[in-house]
Amino acid sequence: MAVMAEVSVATVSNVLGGRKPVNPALVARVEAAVKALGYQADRAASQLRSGKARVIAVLVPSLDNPFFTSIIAGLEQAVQSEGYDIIVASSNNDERTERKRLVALLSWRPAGIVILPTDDKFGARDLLEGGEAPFVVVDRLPPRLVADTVAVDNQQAATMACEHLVALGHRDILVVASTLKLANIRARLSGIRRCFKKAHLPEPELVEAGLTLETASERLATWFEANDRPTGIIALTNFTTVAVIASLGQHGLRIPKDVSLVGFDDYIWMRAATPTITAIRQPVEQLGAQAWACLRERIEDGRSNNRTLRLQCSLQIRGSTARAAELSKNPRIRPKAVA
Amino acid sequence: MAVMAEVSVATVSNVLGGRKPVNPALVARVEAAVKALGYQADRAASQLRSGKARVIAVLVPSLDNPFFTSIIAGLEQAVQSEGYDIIVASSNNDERTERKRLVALLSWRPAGIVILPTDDKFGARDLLEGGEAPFVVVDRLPPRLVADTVAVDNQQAATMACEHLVALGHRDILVVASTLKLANIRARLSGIRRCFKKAHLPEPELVEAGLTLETASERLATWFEANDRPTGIIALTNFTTVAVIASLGQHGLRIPKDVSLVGFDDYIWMRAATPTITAIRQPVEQLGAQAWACLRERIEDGRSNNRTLRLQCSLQIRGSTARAAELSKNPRIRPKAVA
DNA sequence: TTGTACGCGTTATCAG
DNA sequence: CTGATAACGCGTACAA
Repeated sequence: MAVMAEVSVATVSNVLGGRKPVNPALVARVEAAVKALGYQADRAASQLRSGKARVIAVLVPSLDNPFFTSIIAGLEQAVQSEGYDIIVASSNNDERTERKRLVALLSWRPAGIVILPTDDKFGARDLLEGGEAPFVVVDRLPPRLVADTVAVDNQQAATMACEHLVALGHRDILVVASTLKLANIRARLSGIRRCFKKAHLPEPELVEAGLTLETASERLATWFEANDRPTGIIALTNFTTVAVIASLGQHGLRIPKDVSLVGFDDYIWMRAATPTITAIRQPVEQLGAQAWACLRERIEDGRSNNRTLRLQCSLQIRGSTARAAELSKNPRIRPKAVA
Repeated sequence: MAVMAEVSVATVSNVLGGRKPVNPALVARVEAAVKALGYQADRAASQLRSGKARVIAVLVPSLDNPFFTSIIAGLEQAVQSEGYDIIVASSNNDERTERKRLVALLSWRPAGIVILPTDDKFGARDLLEGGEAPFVVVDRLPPRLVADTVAVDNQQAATMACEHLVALGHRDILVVASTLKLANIRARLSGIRRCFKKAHLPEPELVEAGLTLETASERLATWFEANDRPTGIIALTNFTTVAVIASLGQHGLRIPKDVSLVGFDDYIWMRAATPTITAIRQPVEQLGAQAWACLRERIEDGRSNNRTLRLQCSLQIRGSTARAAELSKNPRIRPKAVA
């Protein structure tokens, strides 16, 4: 390369890196050679010498969940424009895998790390806190974690959903959670409790539906058969939203005629479903973009105090929620299961 | 590191790399030091010296489409078990961006590249064909491309969908495509035509719905208002499936009472929707896993002949398709649009 | 079996 | 402004 342009390697480096000014004539020679050879600096060598990595490591609980991959999309979009790349790994919702994958990611000596822990314990914490690289914890935050964090305001989001139902006159509200082991689910529940307290209502009913469609269907069926029908349901995750819709269908309950539903996470199919689904929208792309903003400050501006960012969700009101007064007249009767 | 274990750097390298046998006592010393320091070989340095990268670059048209991210999920799962990592970029469905991102990926000198082109022209082809790294083209294959390729059998998939409807007695079938600019969409259409020919039916009706929900709704509405109602619809992408459901809802057409629907791609919400949606399921994770199998053979076994892999889709029969004979008795009347 | 020395491609330094 | 050279951390050939 250098020989082809008939300049020194140092000059090539200066032209490509743009760190030092170079004589236009030499610049032209170098650029011609670059074009002719399709030359590009080797990032491994560059990183080794400069100690700067221009790569961000991302560890998510799953690559099959569009919530996580949308965060990655926002992140990639953000870092890409500044010459960074992302290296992605999945912990498969498993703590041991999380550690293993994080160790692998760390061996790249990334400029920064974005991690969405599999659970609240955040067992991989020690690997990060000892390390050199700045890191941001996103979405699933352990309680009282001191670090850079980016997440949505889960409590506010759920309060908003609840207030919407209460304003429509609903009093018998069922909350369907995935698992209370996750702090953000607990935060959502507490947002609902707060709303209930404010409206002088008793505790909301709760079903912990688990993490698969099968367990969710089973537990919802059990609950519906043992309890009176609620007039409103709040689903606390995208997954439980689907499970609730399926379960209501199986029990012959119509939305919103028999029961109103507020879902969590906003997907395109919710705008197509019959009825369209009222849902809490999380600013997913923002989550990714802000995670980068956090890292960027540490990498380039050398910030050292912790940043805790909480983004607001919004309520997308659609066809699945209706006034309680307009419910079909058959209240508080247990519906029959339809096989 | 080496000083801490009181051995030479070569011994450390041999212990970690496991390439040469080392005295157990020294192994123990090294391992103790490794543990104490949390030491890991620097991949950049390792790569520079060995010339071997243990990283796969992945370029997809979008990270917001679960079809693509599921492929990534399958790929990550596969490569991870053999010590590889993936670096991911999105071309944002744009040809210029595709080139730019591919150039960036190439500068990592990856051991292999997995690319899902944004379109049939596969403009980035020259960057790959000149290069050193083996590459696999996945899903959106340019016609007559000579390279390692992994994709589904689109024609067979669509034939299967069509045969299902025909077997149910449907004759007036509407095909909703996103855009005929993509070869795999054209292949799906030709699969349907083949089925029609076999059943001695005239050409199927076709709507090219575009790539956004807005254009799709608009074009479907226009079509429904200008044409007689079909008894069956085949949607050729996940996106058009959603658009069709929305549009049918807006026009007051019930599934499957007024019209049967076969969707493309199988998502969890299709099992929850009312009715549940009959759909073509693409083996997404397999696509990713097989892309790795392809690369792996080239990287490790040095295969040189091209491999063209076509995976079979399957038909998930659910509630959105019914016998044509059981349709509501109001055939071939244009339905009124419901604002 | 272990240690020494060199070189991978790049960037930083420093002398010209 | 340009070029020679050292050094980044690791893998490997070769010497001990």
